[in-house]
Parts: sequence; C-alpha cells; structure tokens
Amino acid sequence: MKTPNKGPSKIPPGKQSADQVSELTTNRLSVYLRCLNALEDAGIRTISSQSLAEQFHLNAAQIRKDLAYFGEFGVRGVGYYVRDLKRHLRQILGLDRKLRVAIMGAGNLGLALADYPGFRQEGFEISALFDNLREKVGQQSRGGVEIYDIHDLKKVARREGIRIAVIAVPAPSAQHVLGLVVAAGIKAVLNFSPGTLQAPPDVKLKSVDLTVSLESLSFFLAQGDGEEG
Amino acid sequence: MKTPNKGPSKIPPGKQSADQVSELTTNRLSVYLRCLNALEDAGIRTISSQSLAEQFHLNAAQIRKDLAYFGEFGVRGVGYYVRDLKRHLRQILGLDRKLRVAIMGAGNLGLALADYPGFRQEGFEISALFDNLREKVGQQSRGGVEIYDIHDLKKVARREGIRIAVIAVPAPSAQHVLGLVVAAGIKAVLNFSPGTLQAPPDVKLKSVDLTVSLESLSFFLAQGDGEEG
DNA sequence: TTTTGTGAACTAGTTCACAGCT
DNA sequence: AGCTGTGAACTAGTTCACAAAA
Repeated sequence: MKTPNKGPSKIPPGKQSADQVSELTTNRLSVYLRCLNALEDAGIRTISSQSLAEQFHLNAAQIRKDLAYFGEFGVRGVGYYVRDLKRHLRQILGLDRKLRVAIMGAGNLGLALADYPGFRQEGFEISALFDNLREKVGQQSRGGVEIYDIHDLKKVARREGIRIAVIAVPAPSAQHVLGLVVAAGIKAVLNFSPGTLQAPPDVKLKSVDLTVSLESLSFFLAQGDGEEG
Repeated sequence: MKTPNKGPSKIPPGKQSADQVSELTTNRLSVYLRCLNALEDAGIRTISSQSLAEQFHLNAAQIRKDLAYFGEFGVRGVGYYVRDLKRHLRQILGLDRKLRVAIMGAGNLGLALADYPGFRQEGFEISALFDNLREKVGQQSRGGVEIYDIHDLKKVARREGIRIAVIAVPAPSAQHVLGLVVAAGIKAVLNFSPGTLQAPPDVKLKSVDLTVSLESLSFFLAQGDGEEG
C-alpha cells in the first residue's frame, strides 16, 4: 500500500484527490490536452504514452504517472483512446463548462488580453474589462468586450458569473485591485503586474512576471558573453 | 562520487560558475533585486537575509544560498549592504548595460508589450517591432516603437544590436518566426505563443503560456466546486 | 506481445542548524 | 552578540524498470 497516512478509505477508482497533486503536474495536463487536440485533428484515434512522449518531447513515465493521479485511463497493450483521454482531461481541468473571466485594467495590456484568441479557446470567455478612468468606462475593446467602472466589479461579477480575474493594472495599484477582486468573491486570479501580491489562502493567485522572465534571459546572455570568446 | 567530471580546479572567489545554477535560483535573483530597489527607495542601507526574508515572504537560508553561488557579498554580524548587493545582482544578471529587444508581431499583444513600462526598466530597450503585413510596416506603436518588415529582421537586428526577441505572433507562425529569429543570430527568446517550440541548444527559449496558466486556475476552481459544499 | 500503472531508485531543490567570522 | 556561508537532513519531483493486464 502506498498511502499509509489517510485513515481507512482507500481512494475509489474515480479519484480526484486534488490537493496532493503538484502544480507541475496540472500544468502538464494542459500540455497533454493540447497534444491530444493536435492528434485528434490529425485523425489519430489511439496513442501510447511512449509515442506521445516522443512526438512532443516529454517523458513517457511522467505522462503515465500524471494521469494516474486521476484514474486509470489507459488500456494495457493499446495505450490511450485520444477522444476519451481528451474528455477526461477536460473534465479534470474543469474545462467542461464555460468559465467567465474579467480583466482588470483597460490599458494596452488589458485590452490586448481581452481580445487575445488563446483565451477564448477551451471554454474561457472574457466577459468584462474594468477600469477606473471615466473616459474608458462604457467603451469597448476592438473585439467587443465592454469596459465597466471598477466600482461595479462586485455587481457585474455576480451578474455575469465571473470566476477568474486577470490583473493588468500598473504595479502600484495591483495590490489594491486584488483586494477588490477578492472582495467580489473571485477565487482565482492571474496577475501580470510585477512584484509580489498578498492574497488570502482560499484564493489562488498565479503570477506571470515579465520582468523576471526578461532578466532570466539577460542572465543567460551575460553568461555567454563572459565565458566563450 | 557524484561528479567525476570537473577536474582539479576549485572555483575561485570571483565564481560565476553559471551552468550549474538552476533557473529557479536566477529567477529569485530578479526578485531579490526588486526587493533591494524597494529597500533603497525606503532609505535602508543594510539588510540581513533574515529581515529580507520576513519582509518579502522568502526563506533566509535560500537567499544566502542563492547569493553564495556567485560570491560572498555579505558581512557577518551585519548583513548585506543594499547598494552593494544591488550592484552585484545587476552585474550577475547582466543588467549593467543596455539590452535591446525586438518584438515579433505587431498585433494587439505585440503592440501592448512594445509599450509595456515594465520592459523599459532595468536596462531593457524595445528597439523594434516586426510584422509581415504591408500596411503595418512603417507605422509605429503609440509609444513610438517603429514597425519593420519581418524580412529585414537580420539587417535591423545587426544594426541595432538586438540581443533578445519576444514572439507575439499567432501560434501557427510561431515556429517559423523562431527560425527567422535564430537565423538572425539572436540567442535569447521570450515566447508568448501557446504550444512547444523547437530551438537549437545554444538558444535560450523561455515560454509564457497563457493557456496553461488559465487552465491551471480552472483546475483549482474545479477542485473547489467538486469538494466542499 | 504491447503497454499500462506503480514501487523503487535517483535527482533536484529546500530548509535546518551550526561553525566561524566580524 | 549577530549574521553569514555551508554541510547535512529533508522534501519534492523525475525516471527507471518490471509485474500485471489486455
């Protein structure tokens, strides 16, 4: 037995044990889903972890292990049915329903994200932009996303059923805006502002720090310039 | 023995051993640098790893260990001199010179990134946008970044001394554009298009995958919805 | 035979705890 | 005394390798 910890109940076949699954694993599930989409478009019906790994430069054992956290989706001697596994992954990732997203900040970045086609796929819908500038409120993005006054966040979020907020405001307002988002009952936040934000423990905050990314590239270049001639 | 490779020479005090430093460490160096900037603005001259850790929710031992890869910057009994450590970090990260950046793709996202203020700080300069649409070439972003024809990448990159490319083109063209970037001799790439790209081993490719980030939030919400009432 | 699912081994990353410097 | 720098202990994550299923 592998789990001596958890009291009496062994986890049933339809597991969903969730908490002990690392974020690295769940991120990879997204990647697998994308691979499966490509395979299905190519007319492939069935795939082994081995060949999935080869085609997309992954590790076969890791794929199997990641999937095993959530159930037994494969068939020994065969592999995985593409359509089946896709359905399971979409269900695990919560993509089997429409998820509504608000973007905080209707500046350059916010407007770009509102119309970003990658956000539209797989069940996400950008429902609203929010800003505090009078002249922006009432306008809409090129793609047709309405800009609301940030003070109406709670009302609009409730009405539209918004579950995710994207923070694309200048760094100095980010913590304040996060506070408004949390107060509106939104539990999942994707933050693009640089620097660390403080969120309550029941709120999932994921940050994309463009400064850190760029500086990491700078480090790489500095190494190359220093060493080899 | 785990490292039978590295011959005799122990690394000298001015280390810079680079390769064996993990990316997690170098990413944290960026974070430390940002913290130090804040401290200096606040007029703090000296800081211990302990209080740096407390103020910014980090681990003191990890800070010390991260810094120790690159030298001995602290003073026992005192801590680190803020200004000094800042200078060292900027030098380690290669931020002690201007780094020129090109953005591939003058769509919504590319234009937003071109004018993104976070990119301008710490020695980065957005020198050019590139697109393949005739009507965009010759225009410029609101912030004044010129849009060039993507076929002139090699020429412009050489002339302007561009060291970093940001890929903000639609997913289907991303691999092709990466090829052009590599052919232009650019060795560091920040990719915003979803999906995996293949780059030669001497090119550093860092990807920001917005789809994966959003789906990770979706997973979190799905867990919450499933479990608790 | 093929390929999964998974314990065991391994590798990487983090935190502890303390010797030694100031 | 106070704090760094660092080996040792610990924790997390990955890969191996094989028994069991189809």
